[in-house]
Amino acid sequence: MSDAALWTALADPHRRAIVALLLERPRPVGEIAEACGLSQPSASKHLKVLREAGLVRVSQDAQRRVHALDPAPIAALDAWLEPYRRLWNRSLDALGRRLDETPADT
Amino acid sequence: MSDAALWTALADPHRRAIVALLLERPRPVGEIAEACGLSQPSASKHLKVLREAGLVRVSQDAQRRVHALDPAPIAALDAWLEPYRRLWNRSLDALGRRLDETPADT
DNA sequence: TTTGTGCATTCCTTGACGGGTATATAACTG
DNA sequence: CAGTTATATACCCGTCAAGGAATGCACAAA
Repeated sequence: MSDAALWTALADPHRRAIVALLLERPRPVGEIAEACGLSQPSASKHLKVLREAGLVRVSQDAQRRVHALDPAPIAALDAWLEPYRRLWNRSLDALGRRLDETPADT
Repeated sequence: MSDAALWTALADPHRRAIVALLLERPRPVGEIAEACGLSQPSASKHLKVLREAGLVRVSQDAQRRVHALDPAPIAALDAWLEPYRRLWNRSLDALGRRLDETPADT
């Protein structure tokens, strides 16, 4: 669940697809594999990475392992993003001021 | 500046360090290399990745290439994060309700 | 024009990652 | 128990990314 694991987990497009899929609702491995066009082993491995990053939680239902999104690590990303968001907002403000102060000549 | 390039760029710890460094102020390559404990070529290559992801802009100052953070792509990350943040907030709300409705027995 | 500085690029090697196949494990079914 | 379903793991292989050393290139100073 280290910060690095989180970034690594989300760096892969397939894993982001899985995460997006789980945003809808929890799903068993097979369903995830099919929906993402992955082989079952591949899906299992990606889910393992997501699990180790804390992004996903498993609950067992008979033979199925239902994976659900755990939103907690998202907060970490959000926190990381915070200082940059500040910068971004400052940029927008500056742009806004420039637009305000410029006579409308077009 | 594709979404994938952005994730790939930020997936590397060294590159996140560079980005954090540039949050302070723009810097020439050599300074970045030293601050991050990177060789000059390595720093150049990482900066190239960041540039191609749109995270960094260069301005030339004599022989120096001063790199500055461009916060625009951050907005893309923020947008990506949005639906998960919703989920996260719902979780907090649910927790809050549970705490409210539970008699304080501790 | 020669010399020096700052940076980019190339080549090479190595290690990590992802995909596929085959196999192991666990749980249900009869 | 044997057989089937759902998933995990092991192994192999191809690819790709990162680091280091050496080199190329642009600009500046003398």
